[in-house]
Amino acid sequence: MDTREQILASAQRLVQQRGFNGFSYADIAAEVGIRKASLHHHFPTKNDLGLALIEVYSAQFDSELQRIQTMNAAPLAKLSAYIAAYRTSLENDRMCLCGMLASEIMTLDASMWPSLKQFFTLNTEWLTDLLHEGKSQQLLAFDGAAADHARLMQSTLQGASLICRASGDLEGFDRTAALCLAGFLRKN
Amino acid sequence: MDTREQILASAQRLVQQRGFNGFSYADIAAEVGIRKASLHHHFPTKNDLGLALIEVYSAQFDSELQRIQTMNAAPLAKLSAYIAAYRTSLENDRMCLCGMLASEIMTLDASMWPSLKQFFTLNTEWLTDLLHEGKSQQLLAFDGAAADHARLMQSTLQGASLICRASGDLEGFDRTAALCLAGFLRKN
DNA sequence: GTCTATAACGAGATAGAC
DNA sequence: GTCTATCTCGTTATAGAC
Repeated sequence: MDTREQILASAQRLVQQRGFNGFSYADIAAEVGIRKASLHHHFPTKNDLGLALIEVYSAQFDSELQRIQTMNAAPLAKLSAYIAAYRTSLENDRMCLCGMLASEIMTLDASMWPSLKQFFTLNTEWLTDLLHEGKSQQLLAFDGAAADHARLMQSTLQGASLICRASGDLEGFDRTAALCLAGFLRKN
Repeated sequence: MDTREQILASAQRLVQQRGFNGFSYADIAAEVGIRKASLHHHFPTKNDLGLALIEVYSAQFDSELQRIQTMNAAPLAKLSAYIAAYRTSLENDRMCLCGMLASEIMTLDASMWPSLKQFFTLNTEWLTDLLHEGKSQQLLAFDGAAADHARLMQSTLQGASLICRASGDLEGFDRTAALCLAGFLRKN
């Protein structure tokens, strides 16, 4: 892992744990083992770093969505895998990088807004496709538009992450996610 | 409104819009019309201010919950009123103060943690009681524990707020909230 | 690409006059 | 309770040597 990647990995963790306004170049420098000034060679301004973080994180997320999409599994299992991605972050005291940035959006440079918005759009679209597929196969059941349920799922996971951080109740997250999933089971 | 209340009102807005790490005493001083140093007479440290903000906000929220609870309305209408409280914040480019602080929790002094956690506990309990009441009157329908549905509702609203900020899509919030509400209607 | 050194600014906080 | 003045520290960022 070269220096640039080390910087990005360190900064990503810091944003996910503390927020964009909750860390400084000094934190990254200490962790990576170089001087503050050297960071500016890779990312001239903190805003440049922020833009790169969104890009990298979105790519990681896309890759994970791709992996889940191509799993040989039922739609419900794919939804579980999607939920697991959020849970893994929480286990490491992190939350979704874009969820964190969304809370701080009014302090961020406008140049970050489009890619941030795009992250949520892509997530919703991926979920929408999955739900649509599950419904057409009669393996998932829901009333109304798939896109609305996709947004509901995403909102629930982001909010449950937020509340898990404050309450320290990871089991509460699990119960919320499970109930959200259960809504897609056919009632007999 | 005396000076202390003006300071609290200004700081509350700043936290709801920008986060605890996204504003400074200088911002409040400019808005209230006094000097930075004078703020320290009312709140010696920023942490003291943070503690007071959680207390005040929780009291405001409790008062709103009380108001809704004593409304002459069906449980579903009370849930709508609960949702409306979140929506009103969003209309003013704010999100729940405690939701915002929850995202920043790893940067906050531990003295803030208990009252922050308490806010979410109280919300969940209030919702749990309402759902339980609605179910016993057969005006709300759901499977499983009321407490789990209460947490789901709260998570959804917090997360939908987060996503609304990033996407700028208030209608998306409405659709998500409406779908969440619809889950409590009896299927025939 | 990394370093030392430093600039330029803003943060939270304190002392003491009024 | 509010002010001026100041402190100390941390922040992002730059200049220029190696």
